[in-house]
Amino acid sequence: MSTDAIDVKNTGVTSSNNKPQKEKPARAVGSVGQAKSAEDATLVRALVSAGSISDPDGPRGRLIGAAARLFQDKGFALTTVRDIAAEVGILSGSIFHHVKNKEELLCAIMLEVTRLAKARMAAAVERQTHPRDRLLACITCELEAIHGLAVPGFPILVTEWRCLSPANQAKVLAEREQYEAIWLQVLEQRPPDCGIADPQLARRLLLGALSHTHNWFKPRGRGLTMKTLAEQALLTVWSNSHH
Amino acid sequence: MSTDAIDVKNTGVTSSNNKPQKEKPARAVGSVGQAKSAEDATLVRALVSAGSISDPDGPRGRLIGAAARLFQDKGFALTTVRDIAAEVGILSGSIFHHVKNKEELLCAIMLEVTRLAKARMAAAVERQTHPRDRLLACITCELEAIHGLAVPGFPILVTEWRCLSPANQAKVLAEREQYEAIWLQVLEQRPPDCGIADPQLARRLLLGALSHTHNWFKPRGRGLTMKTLAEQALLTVWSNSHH
DNA sequence: AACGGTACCAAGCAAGCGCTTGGTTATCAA
DNA sequence: TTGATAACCAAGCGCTTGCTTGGTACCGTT
Repeated sequence: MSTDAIDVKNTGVTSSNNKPQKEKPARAVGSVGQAKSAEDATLVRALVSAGSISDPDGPRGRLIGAAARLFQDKGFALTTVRDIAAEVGILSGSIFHHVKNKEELLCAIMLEVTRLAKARMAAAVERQTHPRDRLLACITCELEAIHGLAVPGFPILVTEWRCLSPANQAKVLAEREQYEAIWLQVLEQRPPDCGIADPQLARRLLLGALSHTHNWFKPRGRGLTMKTLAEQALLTVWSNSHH
Repeated sequence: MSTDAIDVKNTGVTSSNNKPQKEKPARAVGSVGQAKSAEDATLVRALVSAGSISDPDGPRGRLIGAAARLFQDKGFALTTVRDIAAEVGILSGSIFHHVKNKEELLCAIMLEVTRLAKARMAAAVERQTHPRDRLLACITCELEAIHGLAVPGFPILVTEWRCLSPANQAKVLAEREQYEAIWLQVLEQRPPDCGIADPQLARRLLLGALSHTHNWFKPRGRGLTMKTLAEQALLTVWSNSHH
């Protein structure tokens, strides 16, 4: 064991105090349903009272939110239940008062994240009327989710997928299918001869390109903006020959 | 503790004998430089004698190949050194005769995988003369690597990236940059007005779309072939208005 | 005042983890 | 024949992990 200050495992968290010590809780804020705009806030409230996601201010909501943040930063396997407990401000054993085990916690996060993302995208689509604007809205919606502007924990759906047992994968998949149905419906309304014809294939290639932006696009940077990124991504499945 | 036969952690490996037992080696075959065609075989041989990758039939090459397979299937964190040792056919402690620690093993895999992929793509590009054929060759090359037809362990580069320490990330990145330079060079030779103008942005979106195919495309399926998938992916950054 | 439920603490167990140590065997050049 | 080196075994150490157990404080109802 080295006593270096650098973080050997690249968790992004360099402890300033790693001497042996008892568990100590910290403070905690935020959750999956942490809204950035007024519209999102009302959307979250509706989902909470519908029972689709847990209250961000309740104990379970805080737990899920903290775990989501850590899973996104360090990954499921490299995040310990003690890490999560410290982020919430409780002791590690208390976690299992709210969830059966660590994997069920991941499953709960994925379910709630999917539900919120789905509701947000449905709302964004209905705000537009023209097919092209609808597709652009979907892309923007997805980019906002990926880059933490609206749906905290969204990238977990891709990166930590295989950490779920097949049974839990099936549960999340059932929820996810409705999400992708929205995409498909929007892509089907493209005019003919605008690149990739098959809507299903177009959806898969486009979603792949978008989710990969998580690895390189910095929304804070002043070079490429999210708006122009969305427009360029649109060109991928909608050639510009038609207006 | 459950005694079920199902694999709770979804490792894909359900042991038929999980009673407490001493470590027992198994048999082992293959490595990173496991070629599928005659051309690939000579390419691997050249890289081996150049010292760029280790001999697939040597002890170190077998270790790297076995670890690459397991890291790809179960992920770095969920693969134990005992798993790797069993796959090679040695005991767990013997691993550290060849590498300093587990992370250095991952780093070695990524370096060798990158070098092989780079050499393969450079060869594929030089086999073509027209810009469009060159880009299609790159796409095909990437797809073959992703789906295990040419460069075993290739998807690890994406999925296990953050398991590396910053120092090791820098090492792999240095090798990776030459790989992406090939892409950029090919994309710069596109005619104007064929969709996304910026070659760098086109490369990022295209590579994202391709790497995501790992999650859904089944090259064995008799629906979509890899050839038509490559052609459709090409449309993403090369609109069909020009021949 | 008694009660039941929620939310949590305090302590620790059993198992599994990466890795070390000291020794054994096979190979091959001098 | 000797000796250096590579490849591996056998055993286990020290630590971390997910999770359990038994108990306590607080809350709103009745």
